[in-house]
This record gives sequence, structure tokens and C-alpha cells, in this order.
Amino acid sequence: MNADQLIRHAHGRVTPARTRVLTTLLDAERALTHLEVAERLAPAVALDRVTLYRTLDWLVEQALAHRVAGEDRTWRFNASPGGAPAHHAHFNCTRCGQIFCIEALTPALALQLPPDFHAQQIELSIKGLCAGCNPA
Amino acid sequence: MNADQLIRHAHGRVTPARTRVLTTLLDAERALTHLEVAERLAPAVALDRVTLYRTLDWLVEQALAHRVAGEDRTWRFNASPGGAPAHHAHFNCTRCGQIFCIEALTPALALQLPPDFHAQQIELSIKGLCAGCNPA
DNA sequence: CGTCGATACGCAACACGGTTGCGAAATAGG
DNA sequence: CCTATTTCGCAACCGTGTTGCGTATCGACG
Ligand SMILES: [Mn+2]
Ligand SMILES: [Mn+2]
Ligand SMILES: [Zn+2]
Ligand SMILES: [Zn+2]
Repeated sequence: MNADQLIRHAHGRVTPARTRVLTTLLDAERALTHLEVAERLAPAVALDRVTLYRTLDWLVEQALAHRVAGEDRTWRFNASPGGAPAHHAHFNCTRCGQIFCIEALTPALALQLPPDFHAQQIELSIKGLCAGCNPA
Repeated sequence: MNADQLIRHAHGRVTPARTRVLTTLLDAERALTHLEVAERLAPAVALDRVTLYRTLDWLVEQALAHRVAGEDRTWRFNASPGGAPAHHAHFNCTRCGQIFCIEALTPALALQLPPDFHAQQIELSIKGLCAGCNPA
């Protein structure tokens, strides 16, 4: 299913912005910041900063993408192919800041919480060095 | 060990700012934002915004505190009594944004990563409703 | 294929958490 | 006390993300 089909499937208008942004996310090998998406679009498509933010937000609302908070206080966006929520772990490189999805890991929800606390979702973030930053 | 002793033990100058901030963190029942720390100091001590940021950073450097990134892109600070790193999970309330340390949980570091990836630390963040926000 | 209402876009201004540079004040050692 | 060094306060700045509003575009329908 390509970007346009996914957008139509979500009952959204197909616009160049949405098509190009979602395609970019689908092609990406890792989670991308707003700026990284913009760079991958340019110079073919000069998209306004705000439009890009709103497009990314829309994709998240429609569950076509999910976003992860990094240590540097910037969101990273990642396509959710199956429309599935982000029930996988993320690897967070402490040197270059890149965030990779680790699909293989699905943390179990069985854990001991204080009374009256109600868990909705578990986010497992592994910090370390990515392949590009690992000296070994 | 009180705040001043911990500061001296880290070979740092004992100043009112450091004493009061660290005491505040030690007394806190959960991770506090910069603003929450400021509120708990005032009006007895009127600390400059920047001084508070630098004091918190210093405490983190000295491993007297650790900080957690929340969904709202603001750091939350938490005293590290034993000088130990934050090898415990955090509960992140999706309604009020408060972050609580869950000391009981120590995620195992044995997991499958892509080749050449090197894990340094695991951060387990549980999202849900805290006791104050839980309707049940 | 043209019309038109709902939706999306672009621009400008703003909000907010956090940082930087630098001169003035406070700390701790002698 | 006196002084070297660290820390503080102020002002200005930065980057990410948001809001308001008028204009352009999409696509449904005739
Ligand atoms: Mn992901
Ligand atoms: Mn903690
Ligand atoms: Zn890296
Ligand atoms: Zn809550």
C-alpha cells in the first residue's frame, strides 16, 4: 500500500504535502525529525515549516505514523505501516541522537505498580551507540 | 546524608542555591520540572532561572540527580540518593504529566540488538494514569 | 467539465524551555 | 583578612513547536 492509498484509506485529502511526507517516512530506515523530513523533501518540494508540522501531526492522528520523544526535546517521526500503534522498543544513540525502531522487542505489560496507578502503554528506550557511532 | 554533605562529598562549593535545590529534590516524592523546583523554593529563596538550570545540570553531572525526558519536552529532575544512575523505570502520567520513579523495576539488559549496536542503558517508561488522575 | 464549500496551505507572529556571554558577587583556602 | 576561583544574576539569544488568519486547493456534485 503506497502513501496515497494510505491517505485515502484514512479519509483524508490527498495533497502533495501529505503524499511526499508519508512517502519519505515510509522510505526512511529510522525515525526522522521534522528537519530531517524537510531536508529529504527539498529542493523538489519547498514545504512550509508549519505545513510540515501539521502534516506530521495529522499522520500521527490517523495512526499512519507515530512519534518518539528524544533526549534533545525534538520529536522523531516514523511510519506505522500496519496502522499499528508503536508497541515496539526504540534505540536511542547517545552520540548522534538518531532513533531506530527495534521491532523485535515487545515489552510485557505485566509489572508491579503502586496502588491506583493504571498502565496504558509501555515505552522501552534503549540508550547506547548505533552502528555508525560504535568505535568497535 | 543531607544535601550539604552530598555536595561536599562531590568536591563542590556549598552555596545556598545548591543546598536548597538538592534538599528540594531529596524531599520530593516524584521527579520535578525546573518550574516545580522554583515554586517549592519560593518565596524564601528567589533564585534566578539560569542559576537554577545550571544548578540542576551540575547535580546531574555529579550524579547527585538524574533527569528524565517527558512527553512535554521538559526535563524532570530526581535526586539519586546513592549516587547511583537511574536504573529504574519511570511512570509517566498521560493526563497530568507527572513522572514517578518506580524503584522496584530494573529492566534486564539482555536483549537482541542489530549488529554493531551497543546498549549502554535501558530506559523503561510506563505511560498511564497516576493515582490522582485515575477515575476508578 | 465547471462550481463551490470544506479543508489544507503559507505567512507572520508568538510561546516556551533552555542556553550563552559576561561582569559582579560569593566561596573556601591560606 | 586577602585573594584566586567558582558561582550568580542579568540580558540577550536559540530552536522547536504553536496559533491566527487570509488565500489556495481539493474533490464532491451538478
Ligand atoms: Mn518506531
Ligand atoms: Mn527516577
Ligand atoms: Zn549514532
Ligand atoms: Zn496524573
